[in-house]
Amino acid sequence: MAAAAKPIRLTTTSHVVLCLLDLAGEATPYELKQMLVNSIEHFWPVPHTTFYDEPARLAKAGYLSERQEQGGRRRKRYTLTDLGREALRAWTQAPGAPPSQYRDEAMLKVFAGADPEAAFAGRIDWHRAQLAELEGYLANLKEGHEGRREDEWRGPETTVLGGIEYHRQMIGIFERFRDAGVR
Amino acid sequence: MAAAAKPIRLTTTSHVVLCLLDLAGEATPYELKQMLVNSIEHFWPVPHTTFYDEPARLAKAGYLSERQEQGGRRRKRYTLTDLGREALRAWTQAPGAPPSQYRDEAMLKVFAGADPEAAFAGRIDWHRAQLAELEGYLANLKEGHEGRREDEWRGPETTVLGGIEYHRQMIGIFERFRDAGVR
DNA sequence: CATCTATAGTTCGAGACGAACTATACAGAA
DNA sequence: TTCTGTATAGTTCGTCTCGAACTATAGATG
Repeated sequence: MAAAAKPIRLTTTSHVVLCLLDLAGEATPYELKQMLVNSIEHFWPVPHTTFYDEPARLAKAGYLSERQEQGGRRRKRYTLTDLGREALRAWTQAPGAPPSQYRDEAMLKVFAGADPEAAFAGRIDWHRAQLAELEGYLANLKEGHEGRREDEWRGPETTVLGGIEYHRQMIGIFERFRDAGVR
Repeated sequence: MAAAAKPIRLTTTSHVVLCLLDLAGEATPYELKQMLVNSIEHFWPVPHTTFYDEPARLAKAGYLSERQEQGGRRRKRYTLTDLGREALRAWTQAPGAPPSQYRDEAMLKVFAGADPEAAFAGRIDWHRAQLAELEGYLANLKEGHEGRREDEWRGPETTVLGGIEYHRQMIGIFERFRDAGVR
């Protein structure tokens, strides 16, 4: 029914919104942001303002339906339309994905001649904190297993396991680097 | 002398340009892009069009001086001004840096329920190719050591070593994942 | 009912990104 | 010479992304 106004390009950000809404059923921008923390944020950072812009954009193009709460904050609640569900399915099932990106300003500083110790200060602690967060989230997920269909938790769990592995390896890299001293 | 017109915010992109020009002495946008390939691109991707926009922006603010070739393509050649050199130095010497970011659309797909084998198809090969490229670049760098001041190659070399380590670990992660089969 | 803090939402402008296109240079074939 | 192909070099433009700064509502505390 939702008349697709003008066609838009679906970006990765779009798919983040679509897949969060698929999990949540219905959600406000604020709730979407909460869902991101401790989960996908580790692999795809999204600033919170995006969750106010992007759903509106998707709704206008017919991928979401939007309804506004009547009292209080009059928040907007979004759900997937059939078009949105279909777009998500198509994206999910298409094999492959663009190569991953690793962005590190500290690397840049070292490239420019900075002292690595200084540039990477705090990194090990940071990765450890991320790791701890993900491990907590994993425990949470496991508790929620009973009474859920596997396809509801398998994806998030694999992702979190991947993240844990990633941070472990990064910690290893920086520890070895530190122990090697200034080369 | 270069009258600093209106002050601009220096972004990471700005610092990429500044540090490349510091290495090159003088360069055209095209040359800057060439320098990026096989080196910083691994830690900070920058689309080539940026090297036409950003130097112009920096020049307008007094960080670079700009002169245009007379014949042929009338390319613009940029060099650091004292202001630019100072900005680079300040950034390089400031300790710390924002946390690194890892972005991976395949992870997102898995989160959304995709088959990991399909989503990560080709990843190991891709990391191996990156690794090979960096190893080649490292060999290049080593050849260039003689007759150069250490501070000209130490930064790039450390960076490349870091990149090599990074890709090795990522290959390890994906190999272990593959060998574990579908969990 | 005043105030504090957490939660929720918005605005805006600058910057990043990439598709698509144009232009120049140069080498070898016709 | 002119033509053609290909590599090199540069540009335009619109959309998307980002984050700082701000406003508003809700519920708790005194």
